[in-house]
Amino acid sequence: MKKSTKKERFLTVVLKLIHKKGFKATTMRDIAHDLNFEVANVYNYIDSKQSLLEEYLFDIQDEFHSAIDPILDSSHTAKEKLSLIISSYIRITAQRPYEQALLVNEWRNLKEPKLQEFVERRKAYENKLQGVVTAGVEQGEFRSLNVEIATQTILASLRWLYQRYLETEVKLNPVEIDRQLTTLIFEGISKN
Amino acid sequence: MKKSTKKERFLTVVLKLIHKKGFKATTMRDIAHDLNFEVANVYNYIDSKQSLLEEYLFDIQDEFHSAIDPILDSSHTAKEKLSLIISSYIRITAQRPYEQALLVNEWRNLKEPKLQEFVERRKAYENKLQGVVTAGVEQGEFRSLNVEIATQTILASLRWLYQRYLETEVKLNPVEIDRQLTTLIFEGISKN
DNA sequence: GTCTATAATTCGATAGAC
DNA sequence: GTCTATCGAATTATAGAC
Repeated sequence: MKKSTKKERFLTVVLKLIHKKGFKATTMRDIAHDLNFEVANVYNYIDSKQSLLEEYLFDIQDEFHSAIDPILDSSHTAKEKLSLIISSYIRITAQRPYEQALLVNEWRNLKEPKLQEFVERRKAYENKLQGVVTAGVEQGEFRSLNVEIATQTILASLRWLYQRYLETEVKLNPVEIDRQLTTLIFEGISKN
Repeated sequence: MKKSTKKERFLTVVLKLIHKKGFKATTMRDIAHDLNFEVANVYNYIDSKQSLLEEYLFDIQDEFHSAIDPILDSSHTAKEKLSLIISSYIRITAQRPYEQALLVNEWRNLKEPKLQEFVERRKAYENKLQGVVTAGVEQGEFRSLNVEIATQTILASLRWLYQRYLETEVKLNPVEIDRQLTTLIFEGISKN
């Protein structure tokens, strides 16, 4: 059953606009136009343009943290943990691709002190992932590599995926996407 | 010998500002302030804010095309070609990290018809890379994978690298970065 | 919730003197 | 090339009636 409250419709329109034009280039007039009413009405839904960005940016960021924390606390091996993190990342991206686009592309538009808060929380997430990579190297599950570069590369391999949901018509099986990305990250492109 | 013409100094300041705040959020007044002169003087260097973006965006894009074309025309195996493409990408990124940041982050601010032109040229580059991946799969050098996902993942693994040059103090040996990323893309993170 | 009207500010760009 | 001065447009946000 598809529920679509006014608030949800508002959010959908706004996130689509921001994804297409960017946060700064998306004006209140653009939003009002796509919702077929006047500019003043936009303020029935939000307090300000800035608060809109802050609200949804930190909300989706929280979801990523909520997903990785129980994995870190588990008793799995590093390899198993990394696999679970990848799967959780893909699951969130598939469920909320527009918010993921916001997270990846628009965080620079935050203002202090929210900007610093965001950067610190993102760094914290990266450090959590890097801890798993480091553990895997130390325990001989992963090859002896530069853990910072490896961590950033893993993240980069996941951060582009939202585009697949927003900019292409082709909807691959989520299980298949998971398998492909997991294989690429763990085993690379080479056959042997 | 470090040459620094006025035009070069201008470009450095502008690209730093855009990287920090984003193109839209960087005003002519910001640029003038950081160059220690008045707003009107900015127009001694450029015709408009938009033309500035167009000029440097297409310039760096051209460099990537100029680097990949001779590799495609060569008689190397797909695996060798991919390796050369990765190295060329890293070399350009190391030489022009600010322009690479512009390429990755600010293309959405182009206006039609330049926007469409940019997207088509970027797609052309991606198709060139995808052709190499496809050839490698067909010839059994690469595992049997989804070539579109693989291509996007390879690109994503390279597109984050400019951050390493702009946002961290640590300067890794370029040869070492090349070796790390090449290994990750070809062999992945797993030991076996 | 929706509208009209408008305040207050900021922005890109130009004119014209030196 | 550099300045002062300013224009015209666009933007976020608010006031107040319905």
